[in-house]
Amino acid sequence: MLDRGLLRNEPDRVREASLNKGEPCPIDRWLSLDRKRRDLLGRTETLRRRRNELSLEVSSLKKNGESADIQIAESKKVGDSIGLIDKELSAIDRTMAEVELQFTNIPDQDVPIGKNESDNEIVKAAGAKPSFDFKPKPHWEILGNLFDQKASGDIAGANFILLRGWAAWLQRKLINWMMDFHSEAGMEEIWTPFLANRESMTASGQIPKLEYDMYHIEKDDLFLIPTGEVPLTNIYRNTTVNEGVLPVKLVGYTPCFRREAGSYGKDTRGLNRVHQFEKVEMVRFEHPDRSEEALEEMVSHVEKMLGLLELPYRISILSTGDLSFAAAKCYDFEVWSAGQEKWLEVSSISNFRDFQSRRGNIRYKPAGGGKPLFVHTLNGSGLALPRIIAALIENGQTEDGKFTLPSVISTKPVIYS
RNA sequence: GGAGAGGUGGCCGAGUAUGGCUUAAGGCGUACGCCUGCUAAGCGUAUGAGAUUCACGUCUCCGAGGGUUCAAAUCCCUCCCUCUCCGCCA
Repeated sequence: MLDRGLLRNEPDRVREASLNKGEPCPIDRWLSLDRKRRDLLGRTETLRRRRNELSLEVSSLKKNGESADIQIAESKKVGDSIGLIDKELSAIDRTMAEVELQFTNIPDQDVPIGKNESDNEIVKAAGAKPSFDFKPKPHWEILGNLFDQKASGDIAGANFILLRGWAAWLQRKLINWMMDFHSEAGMEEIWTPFLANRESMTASGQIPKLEYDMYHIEKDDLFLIPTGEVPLTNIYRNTTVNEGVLPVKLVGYTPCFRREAGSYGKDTRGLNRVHQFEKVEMVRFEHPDRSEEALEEMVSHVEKMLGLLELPYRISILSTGDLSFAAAKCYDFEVWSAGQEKWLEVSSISNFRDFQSRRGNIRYKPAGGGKPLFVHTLNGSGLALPRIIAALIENGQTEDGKFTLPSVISTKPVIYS
């Protein structure tokens, strides 16, 4: 959600941002609703004031045993007028709230302007791609029966994961290692619900735009979370914290559920794109002055992880056309996957500034006193599991049917055939 | 799922029977000042949020939404959440 002052005073900035992000921009509609609303508000408030005055008069007249019929009659008339205006006003309020949810966040100044992901800019690459004197296999060949698609298909359907044996172990091991890594860096470990209600989804920005891509439980109007960002961010929904507690740094493991409707076809082989994947997610609530450096901090934190996992990676800054609805700036991390010979996205780290905190009403009380202000929210994956597993086993394979894992995970070579 | 008790400002907590000087008491916390050799304590002052207005100000908000009334934190209806007990169940 954007600041009403911004919508009112700088509509051109809002138009430009929407254009660059390729999102609709109902600013003209909003401006006319806003004018109408303020006009009605002025009228109803004058009437309410009058009614309050009359109410006091009635009260004191009655106490003295005098007649208040004249005041009561006027008050009734005033009340009727208020009722009429309020009806119109509440219709406008509802419409405005709906319209306001449609404005995309404004990209930061240093975000490259572009149409889509081909305009993203690579800002860093690190680690050498492994070389092989044989043709490295993709992970689904290496995993063989341990990646049991027959079973997962029977249980749930296409594009669900069922891992067996050491493949299942590896996933559990990685989750633990990641959680420990973040905890040791000072984040609070959180275990959350994996379902969330409509309000939560709206606050973190999944609704209305991505509603169709989520699994929805109609009976209870609950959604399966598409990312741990949802529950972690909503911990502080409708909350005002003291400035002193900032930054709040949280980390949690959750499964992520995505319908991926319409994305069948390319890149869906193996662990690349599935309906349920495991992810460790970091969420951070920051003072507005410090969110930019916090974003860079989170980036270098994730770089450390990938270094320890010995995975070659590159970082790109997303162009406006690829930037998500709620984000102001975002870095993507990709790791090299030797068997598939391509880069796989494993982390996305974003600064949302006050976009989510406005929707979720997440504020802080300034230390020096004064009105509560909106915090800035940031989040990032640390990391998404299936693709990390794919890259680890593809990059570490040897011709004789073994492979090695990075030493932080295991020092024993794994035999896979 | 059944029965009961609750939801009031950042937090705690009066007020609801009998609707009207509640324009929400009081406390904690916080900020500033005074005092004390330091600290603690004490004293004083200030301190909820949102909307709107150039401003003074005005209006709204007592879990959410409706309703009754000249007037609702207070009465009525629906829903949500928390707690206790029972039922069911990992």
